[in-house]
Amino acid sequence: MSKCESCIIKEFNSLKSLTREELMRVSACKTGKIYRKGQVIFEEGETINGVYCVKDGVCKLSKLSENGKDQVVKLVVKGGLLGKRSLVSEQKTNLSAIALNDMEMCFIPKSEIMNDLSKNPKFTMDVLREMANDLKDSDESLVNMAQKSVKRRMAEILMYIHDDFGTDEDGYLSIILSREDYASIVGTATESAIRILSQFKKEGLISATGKRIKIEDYNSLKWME
Amino acid sequence: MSKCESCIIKEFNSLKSLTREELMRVSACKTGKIYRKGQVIFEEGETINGVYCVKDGVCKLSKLSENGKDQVVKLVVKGGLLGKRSLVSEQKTNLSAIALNDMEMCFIPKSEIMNDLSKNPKFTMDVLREMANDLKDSDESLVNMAQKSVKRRMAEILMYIHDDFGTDEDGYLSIILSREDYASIVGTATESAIRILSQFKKEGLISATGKRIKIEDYNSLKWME
DNA sequence: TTTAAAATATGATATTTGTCATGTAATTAG
DNA sequence: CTAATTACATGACAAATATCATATTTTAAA
Repeated sequence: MSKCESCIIKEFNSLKSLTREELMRVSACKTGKIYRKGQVIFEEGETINGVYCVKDGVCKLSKLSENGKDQVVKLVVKGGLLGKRSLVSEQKTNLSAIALNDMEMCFIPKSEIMNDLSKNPKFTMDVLREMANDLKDSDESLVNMAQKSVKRRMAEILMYIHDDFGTDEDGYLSIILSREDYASIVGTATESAIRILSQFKKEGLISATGKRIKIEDYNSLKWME
Repeated sequence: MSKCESCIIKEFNSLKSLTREELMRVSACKTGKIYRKGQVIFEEGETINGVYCVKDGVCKLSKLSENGKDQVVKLVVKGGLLGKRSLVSEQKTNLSAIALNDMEMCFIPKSEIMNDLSKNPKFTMDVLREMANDLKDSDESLVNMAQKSVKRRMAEILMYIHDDFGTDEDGYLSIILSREDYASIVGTATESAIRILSQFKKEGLISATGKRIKIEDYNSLKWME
């Protein structure tokens, strides 16, 4: 397994604020893991004693609602860290993480990080900053969820995936999700999600072959009432 | 103005992790402020260079949605800190804070706190912990908003206020909100909020005299489908 | 490859929620 | 104290969304 200090992933997350020495120590104790599509990385209620660093692939962070439906709270891609909250809290995790495609990850035990968290202010500030940002995003999502229609939310998630995670060479969204996944991101019934995507297709806003979706008319999506 | 070190408020927030010396320095530079009911403490888009410490009263943190409606994201009472995010980010605040009744607050400039944030790991960890907790709460709210009916959400906010902020000697919720506030917490139209509260009243789940609301049948609220 | 299972699609219908209209009660300004 | 404004209430209706039923297509397992 490659060393953390040479891993480009660290450019994307808080680990970039660790010194060379710290990174080497972290590297020595990290565990590489492969997850297959659909596999559970951790589940709501588990105690996760460390952080997962995503080297490749995408996963969803979701939470089971009392009505039995999953709600996706966040998508995490290369460079993201899972389980930050476990660093500062003894509580069990409130979210489940499930791989959306094949993933490569590193697991870094909490004990290793804690040392740096108490001694390297730059690193701590960075973790703090990331968490503050997550919080801002979460507030934003809350407002969207509360105030916008399902159609609008669907349009926005499509644009979000397009903008933040990019497209493949043919212009298709590089993150592939099932209609059920879309439903549980947008917070609606699967049938409704299907219906809305069909409608977008009819209106020429998107095109789709199976699960692969391409945005054809970004502006109309953006300005749709 | 009293000194921070003798202020009981510090027991409730991150400031408790500051040393006696640090608290004295903070105390020396803080500014006491009084806000009247309805007054704006800060507004979305402003740069707030510090944190507000709530000594008395209640305020709402809200965000304006694109549809022109406000969405309340959090209620903050005695012991809460506003503007934590400003400590770690240069960005403008994403939320507005408005007093729900007369409030007493202390403002502590960012410059003072920053010193402690970089030198006192215990304090930093505490801020981190608080932010992690906010994040957890926010995720929770997101799921509720996405998956539960307006009626259910209303029942839950009533129970939340009851459990977390308490009642007065007559059993009425100690936080007094307008129906419009309830609507913008629950994320619905004002008329819908009014209608649901009326319905709860008819069903004997709550009683209300004007804005004062008392929970009469907690269990039915809790188990309501 | 064949077949069973899962995902997608769509109609019909019920339920929830929003909007507009209008009236009454409660607050607040003068 | 009174007038005027704002908050609350409720009906009627429209729009959005969920649910149930049932094909059809796609995917995965044997």
